Amino acid sequence: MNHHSTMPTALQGYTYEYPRPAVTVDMILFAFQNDRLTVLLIRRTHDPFAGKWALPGGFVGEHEDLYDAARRELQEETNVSNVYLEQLYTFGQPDRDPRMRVVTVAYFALLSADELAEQQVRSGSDAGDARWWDIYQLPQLAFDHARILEYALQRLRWKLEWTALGFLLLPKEFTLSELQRVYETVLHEALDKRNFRRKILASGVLEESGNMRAGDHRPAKLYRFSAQAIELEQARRRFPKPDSHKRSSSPRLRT
Amino acid sequence: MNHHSTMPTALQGYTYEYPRPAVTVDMILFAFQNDRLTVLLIRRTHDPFAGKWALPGGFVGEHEDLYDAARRELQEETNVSNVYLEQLYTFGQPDRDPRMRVVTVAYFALLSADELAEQQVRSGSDAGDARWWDIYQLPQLAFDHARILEYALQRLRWKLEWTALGFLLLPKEFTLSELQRVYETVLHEALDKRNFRRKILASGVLEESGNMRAGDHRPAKLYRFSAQAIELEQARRRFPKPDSHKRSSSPRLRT
DNA sequence: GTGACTAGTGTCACGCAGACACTATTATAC
DNA sequence: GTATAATAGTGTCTGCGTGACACTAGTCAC
Repeated sequence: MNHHSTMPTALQGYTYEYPRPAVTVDMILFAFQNDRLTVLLIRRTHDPFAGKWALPGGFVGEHEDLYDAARRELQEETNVSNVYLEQLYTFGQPDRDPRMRVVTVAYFALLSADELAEQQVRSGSDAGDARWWDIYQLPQLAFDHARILEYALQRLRWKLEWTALGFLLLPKEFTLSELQRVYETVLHEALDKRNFRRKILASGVLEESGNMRAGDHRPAKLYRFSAQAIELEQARRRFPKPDSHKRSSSPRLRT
Repeated sequence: MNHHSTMPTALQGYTYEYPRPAVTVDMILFAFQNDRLTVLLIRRTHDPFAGKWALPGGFVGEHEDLYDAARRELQEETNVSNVYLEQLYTFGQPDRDPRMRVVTVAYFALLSADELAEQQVRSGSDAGDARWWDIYQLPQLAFDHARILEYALQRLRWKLEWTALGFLLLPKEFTLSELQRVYETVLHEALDKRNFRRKILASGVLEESGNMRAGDHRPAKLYRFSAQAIELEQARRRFPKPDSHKRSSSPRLRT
């Protein structure tokens, strides 16, 4: 049957003859703190899975866009706003919630260190404890949230390798070493310092801020990322158009 | 509010207190025929958008997995089974259907030339006309289906460049020229013949079938793709692990 | 056998990427 | 103030993938 075109005439009015699963959004909110990649989880206070931890999320409003619902839930449940947010995947196995049919649209969010500092992340009025968890030391999760998280981590890694997204986890200005630590933590492996710097600088998404990070030891140059860098999915083409290798107009390291 | 953890106690039973959008699946079914990339569309017989063309799709069953729903709808509405099918994106703007709130999970499908020949694609019992349309000469589409299709085409292009997916549109055995034509049609641009062959053969997903395509002119070698090639998203890493350049174990062209 | 048509082939030059180790600058402890 | 610890910062060489580019080979139809 095609809901768009060819329902039996009796049903043209579209009432409740068709089963209607509940539709929710769930958020995977990543942040980077203390050299750790962390996710925000909320402790369940009721069955099923009482005591287990779960992704923040909730019902989509009757006239609410999915994206708006994700933003609203993030605000309500964790007091977080102003994040990068993108749709991840939709999970709809019939038995993922033992009580009823729930289809959930998962969203994937990155909280910058600045926002993390400003916004007191707290659990919303009707949510239980909210806590940041190291992505590599997670507690037991409710529902199919472990699977959702795994998928989100995959996506984050992919984004990091192919887009400028890594910057979104850091403060506005940051050193190259800090940036490298984000990459190493997310990808979960060590990177060569010289090659990392060469590659990142050559990509042209960074600019020096002029400031220096004073610290315990030798001060480091601070960088920010050039505005248009966000989500510039550097359209890597396997079969490039005749002249698209002009994109190497980015600055190289000085020689 | 968090449906997973913290509903007001009165609602723990989860009945119908929360708005429940209708949930549907919509399919973008691609095929390659007569050197054209085509999509299957269904003509709407009722308002809204009566007379316009729309993607095949329908309601998700009460206890039905989303993926299963997509397969079932494809079968019922277009008599097509046995296709490559992957989730594309979920579209949920509140006004995308003027009658009611409908959240649709879009799936993206590739029909091989073999299947296309065997299965008489026809419109299902309660669907209107079904027709293949050239992706570059589409009619007016109902709802937000134009946007969905655009997104699907983007995904198809990406898949073609980075995975072995192109083969899924061709018959089991095919010539390199035929494969190149698929790539050119989907990417919508001309490719260099020698470079194309080099790259495809070097990727190691093809093997000669031993047969030849007899034709009007010089016969061409037939290839098939090696089984594990499907959806081998050749994990291209931007920051490869220390020894992952061993992956060049694929055959090079003979010299 | 000639023409039309498609299949099939090789080289060169350049840029990107990976492997690799030492110097520079600052703060602190004594 | 000198030594030490800690982090910042830098260059080269080699190999490989990739893009640009044009001609020969085999078959059929007339």
